[in-house]
Amino acid sequence: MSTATVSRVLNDTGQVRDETRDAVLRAIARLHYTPNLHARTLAGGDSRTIGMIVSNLENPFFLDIYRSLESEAHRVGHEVLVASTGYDPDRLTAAIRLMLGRRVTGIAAVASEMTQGHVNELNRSGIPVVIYDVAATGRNIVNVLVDYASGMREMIELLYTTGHRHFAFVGHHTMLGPLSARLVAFNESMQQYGRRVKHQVVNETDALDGGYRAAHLLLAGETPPTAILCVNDLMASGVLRALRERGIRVPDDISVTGFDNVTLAEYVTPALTTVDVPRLAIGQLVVDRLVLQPVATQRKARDRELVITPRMIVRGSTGPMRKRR
Amino acid sequence: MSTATVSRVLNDTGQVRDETRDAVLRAIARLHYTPNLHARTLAGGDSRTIGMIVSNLENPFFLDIYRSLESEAHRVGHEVLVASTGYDPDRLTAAIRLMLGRRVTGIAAVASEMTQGHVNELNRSGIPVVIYDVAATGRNIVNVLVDYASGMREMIELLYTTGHRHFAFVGHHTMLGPLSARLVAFNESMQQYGRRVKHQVVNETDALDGGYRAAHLLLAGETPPTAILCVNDLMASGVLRALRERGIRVPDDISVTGFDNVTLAEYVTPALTTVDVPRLAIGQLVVDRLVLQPVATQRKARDRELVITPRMIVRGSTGPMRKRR
DNA sequence: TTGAAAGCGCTACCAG
DNA sequence: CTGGTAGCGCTTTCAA
Repeated sequence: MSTATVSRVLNDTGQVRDETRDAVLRAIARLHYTPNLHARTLAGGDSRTIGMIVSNLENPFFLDIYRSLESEAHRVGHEVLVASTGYDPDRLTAAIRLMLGRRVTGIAAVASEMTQGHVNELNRSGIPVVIYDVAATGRNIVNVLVDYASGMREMIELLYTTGHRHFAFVGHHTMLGPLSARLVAFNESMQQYGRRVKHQVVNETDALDGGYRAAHLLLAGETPPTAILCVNDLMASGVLRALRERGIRVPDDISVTGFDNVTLAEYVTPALTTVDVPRLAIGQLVVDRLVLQPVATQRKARDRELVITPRMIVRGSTGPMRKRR
Repeated sequence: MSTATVSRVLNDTGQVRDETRDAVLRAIARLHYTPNLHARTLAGGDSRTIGMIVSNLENPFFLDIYRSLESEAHRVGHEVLVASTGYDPDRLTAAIRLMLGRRVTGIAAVASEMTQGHVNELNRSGIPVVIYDVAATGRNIVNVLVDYASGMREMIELLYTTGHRHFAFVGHHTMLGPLSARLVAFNESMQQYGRRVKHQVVNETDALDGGYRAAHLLLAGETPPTAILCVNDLMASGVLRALRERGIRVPDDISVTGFDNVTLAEYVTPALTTVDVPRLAIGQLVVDRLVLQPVATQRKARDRELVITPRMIVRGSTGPMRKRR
């Protein structure tokens, strides 16, 4: 029996007599044969694998995207390879090289530490790329962006209406500089209210304890805010703990908001007012653009930018201030 | 210039004249050459990759293990490949095949849905395997086990001493049957107190909402427990939310415990009494046994079983019952 | 110190 | 329908 025939039954390509097929299958079972995927990719040229590069899997939002990406990828017969960077640009570079070395079908990048250099490298590679949350240009690159500005505006309006005049934004380190869409959205919203409101910004690690420390920093200031808007639910959850430990009531003394609407947001006390970002849809979008209609097909620049409009969800962590009786 | 020379400079193997090396490096940079890792593995035979198979990355405990595994693997020049199974045995089978097909250096399996069939397949493969939390035997298999019994006993004793007589255990679905070490540990501890205590068991999904539902089930029973021991911190956090929503005070009305001591355990309200399982050490152990001293070296059966003794951490979620005044 | 050449295990194409 | 065979891009002898 020739290797060619075996290949044909394994890949279900070409005609094979039932009898022969059975024989092959039996032999495979008997010998516990496991096809070498490296050889397969090397010969066939297609790894049927999507590479996902992510800053921080600890943030449940990214994990959710991973899971949705994976289930969608499996649906179309692909595997997914993850690499995490811990927000480290060097590790991002390494991750990109690794993915290219593995000859993945496409790359999904969910990493806010992405620089122009990284984008250039992705560009040169020519393979389909979808980048989340970072605007980048390239013939083979599609951007998936969330309209933070609208979500942020909605939450700020809610807070303003309920009497808040002193706001703070809690971000994470990679958002330093005026580059971050989320920070920009916050600042611009604040500008609209002009001198009627005060605002400040604190940056910390993207984790529960980062939020925790950020809150302590804010409380240590001379005039602590009455409303704390956080870049995501994870950090907001950390903020809640800090406030609770200080005996500060939420929302009676201070209101808090998150972003993303991860499961955790419903489980902390009080449940977080947040903005829902549909990660299931994002996973599907990514696979679609990476595998089904690869980016090269996208002729018009407009098709290379997909904007998702999120939806505010009001829960217990926001409300009017109430004096302690 | 021959490919052999290029290979030598890339792998730093054999002697190469500095001048030649430079030329090669320059060419590589200029052409943006990316070595094909599949070809490399196929030719060299070593993927320098550890495969990790995990049931549920949503559980932060497993994520922590992944992260520690990854950082340790990088330290010794290896990559890690993750596959998640969602507790589905078929997906576990697929994950094992995938890893074998990728010719990983070793497999770290953190999947409680592992059956004897899976173990057999791993055994046959002959590659080094470390299995967490499931006792399995094989020439190439090392077990890492946590001494749950001791942790469980300690917590139950704490609760008994503070007056609790009615206990419940919240587990997850894959722990059905008398197979689960954690459940067994609970039951045996209960047996020790004989007829002085009552106990019951509920199984749900391993997630926040699983714990949430489990708590509702317990509360719906005729005689709700006064102490709820959960299989892990994630489910315990879900339990806390359910109790809070029902207006039940923790620990005044009901005490709750977790297991693992993930970060989240400190952030829920009240903070969870739990048992610390050192995942950093586990990651190091795994890499050590998979890469540094591969399992075939372990002559004695004793060396194939590593038991970790965890440590109880008491926080606010446990205490004596207090009447509502 | 370098090059030539034989595979690694597969897929894909061409004959038969 | 099946077999032969030429690569895929690397590593690794073996010679030079």
